[in-house]
Amino acid sequence: MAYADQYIDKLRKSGLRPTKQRIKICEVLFDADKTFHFTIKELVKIIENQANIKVSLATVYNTVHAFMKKGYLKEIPLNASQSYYDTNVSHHHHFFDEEENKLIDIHQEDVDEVKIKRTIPGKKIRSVEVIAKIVSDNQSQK
Amino acid sequence: MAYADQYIDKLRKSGLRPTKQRIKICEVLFDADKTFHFTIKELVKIIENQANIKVSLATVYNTVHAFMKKGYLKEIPLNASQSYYDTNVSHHHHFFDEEENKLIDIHQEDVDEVKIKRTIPGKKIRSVEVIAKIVSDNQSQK
DNA sequence: TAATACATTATATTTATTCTAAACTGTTGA
DNA sequence: TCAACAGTTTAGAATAAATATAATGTATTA
Ligand SMILES: [Mn+2]
Ligand SMILES: [Mn+2]
Ligand SMILES: [Zn+2]
Ligand SMILES: [Zn+2]
Repeated sequence: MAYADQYIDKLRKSGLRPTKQRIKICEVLFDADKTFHFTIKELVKIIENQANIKVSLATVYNTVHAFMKKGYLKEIPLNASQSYYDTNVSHHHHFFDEEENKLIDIHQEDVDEVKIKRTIPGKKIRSVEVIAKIVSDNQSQK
Repeated sequence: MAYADQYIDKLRKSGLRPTKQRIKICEVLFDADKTFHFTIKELVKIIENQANIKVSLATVYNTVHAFMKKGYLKEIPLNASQSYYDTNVSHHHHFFDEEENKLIDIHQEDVDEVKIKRTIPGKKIRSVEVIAKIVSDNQSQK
């Protein structure tokens, strides 16, 4: 299946018609060699740089939300004033570099399974995420 | 040391003068039998209900931030449009009930130490937090 | 008590996000 | 062929959390 067809497929499955703007969003999100993390503002900037298409904020938000609902994108819980999204939808964890404000993936196999001994009656666990905040290691201070 | 003195102590150590408003904030935050989680809006509501003191939003934000800086409060990373704070500043983890939008503590001893095998050169880990999202367990669906 | 530094407050500002409503587009079927 | 319709895009407005401002009030200390 060609890339464009994959995008059209993802869009259709998300309940969206494949329009010029939405396919451009797909190209940026799903054509990358690697998965990546982004904020909406960053995504808009990438689109503006890569294409001569103008895409409105509203369309970007709507499309990102539709993809999230379908599981093609994940939102990363971070204490920030803006949302971070992830094109890596596999189960994994994160470092958050507090100085660079950057997320770094930690593959699932690099963390022993998180075993929680406590349960809440009537509730089940839907996901477990680890966030390790990192800062510069100034070895000077021993 | 009497409660009020403890509050005055906390305030002074946070670089704040002990004023009527700030002592009231302390009463709500640190006089509870148990630690708890709150949003700024909730905190303001509690103060309004418990006291006939009016405290402005600005004062609440400033005081909460000063306490955070000093380590008397923690901010919980949650994917939400508003910040959640925690009066439990010990190292622990959380359930987040996605239906009730409520945080529940998981004591450190209820989670095996999270061992991360990957390291980032020049960086050191400052904190590791686990967030387990929970939802109703409709046992009907096997 | 007076001078000073700090605090409180109402209000304005900022910023991410969501909403709205008007213009536009692609599809369908008479 | 083209009118009707459903869905789309967009600029701009609305919302809401958080922060900044600046005038007024209060605690501190000499
Ligand atoms: Mn969202
Ligand atoms: Mn903050
Ligand atoms: Zn990731
Ligand atoms: Zn907690």
